[in-house]
Amino acid sequence: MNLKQLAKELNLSFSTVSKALRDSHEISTDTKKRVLAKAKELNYQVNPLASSFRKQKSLTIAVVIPEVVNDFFGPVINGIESIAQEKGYHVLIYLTHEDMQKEVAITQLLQNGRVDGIMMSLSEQTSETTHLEALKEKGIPLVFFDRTVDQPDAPKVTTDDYNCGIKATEHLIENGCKQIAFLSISQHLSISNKRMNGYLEALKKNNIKSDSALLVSCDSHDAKNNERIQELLKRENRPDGIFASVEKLAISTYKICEALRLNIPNDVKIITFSNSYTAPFLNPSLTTVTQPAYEMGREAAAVLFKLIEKKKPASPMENIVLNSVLIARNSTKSELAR
Amino acid sequence: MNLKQLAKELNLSFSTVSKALRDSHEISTDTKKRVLAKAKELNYQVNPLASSFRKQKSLTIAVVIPEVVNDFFGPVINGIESIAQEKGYHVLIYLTHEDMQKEVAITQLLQNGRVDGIMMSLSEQTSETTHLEALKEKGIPLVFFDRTVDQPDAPKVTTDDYNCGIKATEHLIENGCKQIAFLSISQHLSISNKRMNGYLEALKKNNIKSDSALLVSCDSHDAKNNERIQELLKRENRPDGIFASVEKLAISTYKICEALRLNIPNDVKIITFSNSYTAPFLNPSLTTVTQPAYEMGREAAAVLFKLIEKKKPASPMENIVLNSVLIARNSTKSELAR
DNA sequence: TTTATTTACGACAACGTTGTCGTAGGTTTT
DNA sequence: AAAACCTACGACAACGTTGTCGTAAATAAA
Repeated sequence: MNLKQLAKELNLSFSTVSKALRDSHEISTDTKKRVLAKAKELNYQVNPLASSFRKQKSLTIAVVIPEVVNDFFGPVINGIESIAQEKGYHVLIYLTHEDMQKEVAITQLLQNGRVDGIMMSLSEQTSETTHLEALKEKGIPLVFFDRTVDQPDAPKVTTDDYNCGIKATEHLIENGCKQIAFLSISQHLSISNKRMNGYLEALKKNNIKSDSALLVSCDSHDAKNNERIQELLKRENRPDGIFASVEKLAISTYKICEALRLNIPNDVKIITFSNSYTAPFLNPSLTTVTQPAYEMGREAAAVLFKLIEKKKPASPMENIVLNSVLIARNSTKSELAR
Repeated sequence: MNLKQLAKELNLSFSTVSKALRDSHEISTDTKKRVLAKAKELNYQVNPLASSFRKQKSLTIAVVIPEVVNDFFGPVINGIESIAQEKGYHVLIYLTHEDMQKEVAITQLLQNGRVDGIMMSLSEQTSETTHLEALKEKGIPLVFFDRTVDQPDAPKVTTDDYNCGIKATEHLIENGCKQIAFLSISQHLSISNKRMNGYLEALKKNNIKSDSALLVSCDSHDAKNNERIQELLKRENRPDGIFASVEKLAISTYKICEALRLNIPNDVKIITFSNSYTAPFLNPSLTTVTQPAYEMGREAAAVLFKLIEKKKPASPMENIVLNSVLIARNSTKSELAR
């Protein structure tokens, strides 16, 4: 069932039918009603492939993220999807698996009108940005969220990672930690660096000498990370506080503490960025900095649709910063009886 | 940059160029090389919208699921995406939010060639299946996974829910439970019913009278669920074992036990279906039946692509059943000192 | 009444690609 | 040497829709 057949049924030209369906002012209300009724009767729906092709608009956006097995990106997708559904858009998901090569390959795929806009959160490995610049040059609406990058000047939606880095570190200090380690997740990643800078700033403010031996560089290699954390906790003068930049590192630390028979929080206190809803039920319950993931998805999608619809030349690049919240739980408690 | 322009640069007709790019046998190897080289030089890529339209193939599949904020659907998507990426396909995500009306609306959207195939896991509410039959009739390749339904005879990928229902219940019995409650998540949902039937069968096998008062019907209404569970645990003869059909009900139960000062596992033991990687770190660690979510995604995607590629008339409807595994932890331990 | 304007519709050309068909020139077969 | 057959390419018509333009008939302005 296509336009031509529908037009034949109605004894109208197919261009008239097309216009009637799109509520053109050129068509009388009577005819519109007739067409609409017949279209419903025969269950006519426009061929989206033909329509997209003709208009060179796919009504589709792409979401490029490192992982979906994650309590953060889940709600983000949720937020994005809710806005997209309102707007009548479709959502493509691409996973980079923290692999920059995949990220490059994906951006390559998205350069030819398959999508009307792209939302990205970068992989841990992403050090170069030429593939992102390429997207920018092609004029494809692009929004970064959470894991951003400076170079392609595109709108960004992030959380107050630097301030939360300070808050998290000071929370450990307030609870008696003297030697605080920071577990970073990437050299390149904005969030990791901002959180670390907050950590360093908090140390300075509180007159604590920062010690590079307490900066543990982790990455997407879980086994390697475990070794690094284990090495850290086996040291003679092991840290009494750990600030994990992402949740998986905190969970690894839990595992290792269990193995090493270290008590949390008495031997070592732990705080992490996390969106896990099970954090309150962990043993011990985990102190977290929790990001407004769902809202982030919604905000980022809203910004993207502004770009898509208004075709704004992206002059005053929006840079939305949402606030995360620190939720203190037992993993950082100072006076917990053993 | 399109075919015509590329052809002009090469002094060839655009149909020759098109054929050369698709490695047609009609074109000499010399010409192919020239064309390929020039295409790379000028960074030509086929317009996917035009190509899809012409071939009436979108190279896209849809994944329709209830939620993504969930430790199960995350890895499933991961598995699906890994296969799709191999095949050069794109993955659209649609969330029903456990709402049948949304599910119907989404299936409506997918009837017109926007996607080459669909993978679905039904919403809790889905009682009717006319919208699914419609997809079947349109001849769109369709695969159900996890939350399936009998009526549209389509391939299904599930786990051994019935057997695991038995195993989980017997695990509680073995650990001393006499009064076991079952928290179902939907009247309609295959997984909920299969798990419940396993539960009932296990009771029968062990000569325990089943009691409808111990069958708690939950749904997507979290607050209501909490009331129901609270009511259950406040009873005079409250159950000493709880079998939650999905993880979120187990977490609710944890919360309520905390509020009611009930000790898990001494006062009440808990087992649940769950894919949360934090289960071992909960307080107490949570005994789970864990589904092979990633493999399920891969299997389901593989079946879908068989349908798409072979255009098999779906005669011997595949019905793949994967095995889940019961991991005993402290939430069901019988001899845990208080 | 004549001329300008609006209303409501139809004809038609794109959009970029793919696949069918036609064919000139060369190669093999009889 | 004529007939049959490849080889390698070009011409062209789709695919279904959208938007521009043209134009009768109806209405309004002169």
